[in-house]
Amino acid sequence: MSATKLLVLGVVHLSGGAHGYQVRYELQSWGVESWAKIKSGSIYHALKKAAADGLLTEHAEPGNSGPERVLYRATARARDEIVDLVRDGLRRTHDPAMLNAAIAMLPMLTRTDAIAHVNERVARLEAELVEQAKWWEHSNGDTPEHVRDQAELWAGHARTELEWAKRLSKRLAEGAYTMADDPGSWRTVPDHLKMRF
Amino acid sequence: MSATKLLVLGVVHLSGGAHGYQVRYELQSWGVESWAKIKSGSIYHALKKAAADGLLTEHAEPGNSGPERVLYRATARARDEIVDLVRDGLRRTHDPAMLNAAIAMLPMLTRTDAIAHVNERVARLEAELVEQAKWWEHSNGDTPEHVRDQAELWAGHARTELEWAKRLSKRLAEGAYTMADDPGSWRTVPDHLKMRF
DNA sequence: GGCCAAGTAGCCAAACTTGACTAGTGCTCG
DNA sequence: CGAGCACTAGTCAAGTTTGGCTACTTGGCC
Repeated sequence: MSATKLLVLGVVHLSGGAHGYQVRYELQSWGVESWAKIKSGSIYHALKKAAADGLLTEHAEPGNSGPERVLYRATARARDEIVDLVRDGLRRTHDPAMLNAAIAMLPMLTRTDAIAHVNERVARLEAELVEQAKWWEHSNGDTPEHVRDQAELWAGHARTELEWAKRLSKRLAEGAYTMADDPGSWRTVPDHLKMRF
Repeated sequence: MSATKLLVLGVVHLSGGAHGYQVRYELQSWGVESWAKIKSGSIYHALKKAAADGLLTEHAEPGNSGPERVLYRATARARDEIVDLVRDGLRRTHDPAMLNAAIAMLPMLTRTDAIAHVNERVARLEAELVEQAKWWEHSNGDTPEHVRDQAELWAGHARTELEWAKRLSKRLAEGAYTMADDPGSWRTVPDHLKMRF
């Protein structure tokens, strides 16, 4: 699951340097558990992995009180990686965790880039619905009932997502969110991402 | 992911004995890749695990031509486990793969049992929607935009699922599907589950 | 008849996730 | 005051998943 990676990198980047517990705490405050299942162990793992891959740098912090901690900072490559992952998450249907993570990190993209990728998602969803409708029609009577039910459910989800994505695209076009190329963007960390440490 | 477990046990049970490749092939023919990501390695692992747990028995089959294979057969405990997993999958919201697997194995339950559990799902979804609406209302203006968007999407999904579950419940009540307590149930394997080996 | 492609069957090391565990700090309440 | 509880910070072994790999058979085609 690269949603973990995206979220971890994102938090470190947005907070301008963080240690494991901080990432964990921040993600918790975003209510991540409700749409992705990321346990603390995975966060520490993801941090070490990202550091080994050169996306983060490790800085030992002698514990002024308590055990020593490791502070992670995002490198320039991390930024690129995050942007790639967000684009990927927007594009990919069939992966809610990744989509949610991408939404959380949406302001890492420029406005036009974001709109383009959301629109690509819209196009994909529409194509998939057409595909499925075709299958539905030609599907002969011997398709097992449960398969038809699953298809129905899936189509329903696809339709709600489609509408939602369209709305998101429109809102972006109307100037919602503060994107990477907007004045007062991520470089000045928004309030709700300010760390309380 | 216990969806893997359910699917593997289910195929072995329904087919009345199968080896790894057979399970893999059958799942593929159900179009499982589209709603769950189960790679072949996981199937072999799940089979071995289930055998070690006493849910399946292993029977070495000397390869009459080709390498020897291991035939797995479901024990009585497997049947109970499957029923439990299906119930669980119906109950649990927030786990599409598990729900889909449960739908695929729905006829393992008796009709009343199935209806009861689908109805429980309905109740849970309704409760979650109420919960969320409450949060939505009281959510002060400083909630980050992306969180509101995510919530909107989530609510949309919950609503389609709710309607779908209600329809499923009604259909079950009207006699759809051939359930475990119906004449001509799983003991006589339905055509679409017949193995072609 | 020789060779290549596709299908059959499964293994395994590496990567990742999980959840339980350690260990220190600090508050609070009888 | 000190027992107990919650919080901070992280490690680790065990479990699971991944996806690439082996190896054998079959069938077709030149």
